[in-house]
Amino acid sequence: MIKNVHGNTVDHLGEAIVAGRYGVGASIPPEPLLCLELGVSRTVVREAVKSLIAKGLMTTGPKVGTRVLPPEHWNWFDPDVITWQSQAGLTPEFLRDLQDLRRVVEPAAVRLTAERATAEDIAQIEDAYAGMKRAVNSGGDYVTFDLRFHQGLLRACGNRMLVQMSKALGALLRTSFEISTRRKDGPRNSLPLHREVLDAVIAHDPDRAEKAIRVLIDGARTDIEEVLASRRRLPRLNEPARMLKVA
Amino acid sequence: MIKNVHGNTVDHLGEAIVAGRYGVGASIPPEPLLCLELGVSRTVVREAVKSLIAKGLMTTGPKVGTRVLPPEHWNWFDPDVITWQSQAGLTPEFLRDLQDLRRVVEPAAVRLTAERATAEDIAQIEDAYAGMKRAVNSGGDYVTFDLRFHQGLLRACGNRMLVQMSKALGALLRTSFEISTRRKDGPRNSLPLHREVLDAVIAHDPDRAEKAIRVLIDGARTDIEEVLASRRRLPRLNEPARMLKVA
DNA sequence: AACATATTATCGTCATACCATTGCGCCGCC
DNA sequence: GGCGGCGCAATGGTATGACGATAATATGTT
Repeated sequence: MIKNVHGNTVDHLGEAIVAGRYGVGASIPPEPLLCLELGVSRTVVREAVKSLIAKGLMTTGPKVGTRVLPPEHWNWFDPDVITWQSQAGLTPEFLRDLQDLRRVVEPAAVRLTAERATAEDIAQIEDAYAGMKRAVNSGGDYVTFDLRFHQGLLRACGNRMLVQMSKALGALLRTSFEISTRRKDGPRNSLPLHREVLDAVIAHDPDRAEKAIRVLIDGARTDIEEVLASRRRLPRLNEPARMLKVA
Repeated sequence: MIKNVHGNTVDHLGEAIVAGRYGVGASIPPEPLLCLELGVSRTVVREAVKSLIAKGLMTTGPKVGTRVLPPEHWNWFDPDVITWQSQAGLTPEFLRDLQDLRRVVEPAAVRLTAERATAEDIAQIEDAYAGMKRAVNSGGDYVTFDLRFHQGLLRACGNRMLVQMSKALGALLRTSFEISTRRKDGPRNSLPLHREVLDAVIAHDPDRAEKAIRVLIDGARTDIEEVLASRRRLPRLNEPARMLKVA
């Protein structure tokens, strides 16, 4: 569980900030206080703060203290930031932002993948697909392979920026996958849709691939909207229910 | 020029890494050596390294040293990383990645903007447009206002993720704008194209806005490809010509 | 009341010491 | 002679204390 003092401190502070526990623009306690609260040395606190500054979460200055920056300054594509936000609670805005992003990025990326995918790329996606199929038939972790399928799809587009996004989208994908998996026969129904995407990529047919992935995305969007509308809790364990207030 | 020891150290190391001066996967000198080379204390070196780790550039471990991670792990949307890459040299791959990204993101974002833009958003973009017009007629910094126009367009889409990308795209936009500005009457010709985009946003017509922005993007793509193909230097001052080798 | 100055809280930097981890090589055993 | 366990040492990780630099705040003077 414990990794190291630095990592834990960064995670602790990062999640607290992203969860808004200090308020935007507010100062966090001075270094000596944090040392006492967290039970670590000043060295650790300072290096943790430097890491958070690097992620755009805060600024510091003599006498002004260490202040939380407003969310528009945060590096939203940083995997840690995404993770902290996921743990702090999947707010409706966050889910909406991620969905917009997915609808924008994934179809376009899949087009590129259909044009450029190499044999190895396709083999990896086939592998993930096989895992999904196996999970449906003989039981297993469907979500993991689903995630691997989509991330393989994005990674194969050969663009470092889009690949980076696949990591950020991981949080959203996992959430929506978990939701749709809870539906009766969800996996069984979505399996052929995935097959269609993969076949289109193999055939190097961008139009067909884009069309197929849109079907998948629309399905996920429906699932998530349903959950938001009904104010139900998402199937995450460590998330306060209050975050799911709908606008 | 000098800001502070920490910032300078981070920039120094960051640019060196992004420029590939250490090689991927290679270890950088141990902390004591770096202290001597850079003339700073171990504290500064360590905090700088922590910042770079936070940006996905490196990993550390006792005995294994501090190693440079392969580029696919870097946080490519981090403004600093983008800046360092721009300073290190706009490689063809980097420009291609940015262009892909722009073609993917900007049309979609403009669609959202056309749907959601508020009066204030539009006022800001109008302001940037006025600056461009003024620059064409009576001289002035066209590029700056062009950049402000496009970033205003992205910021108005109301999606934190896409807004984040507008910052990352800044490097590409500035480059392509500088190139197209060098063309005879480039600004004068592109001005009405910008007007069309803005009008479509004001009319809340996503289809029209997307179509208009595609015209702009295709123009920029042509410009950049021309430059790459002719192996000319880009109009950046601090960039080694050798980086512009075409694949 | 307005401005210049002194104060002081807080981060920034440096130096030193010791702890923790892990890769590597040594040594012994099979 | 090969192989596995064991210890050494290199390197980052953490702790502590001291002093410098900066800027918000208070103070005093005109």
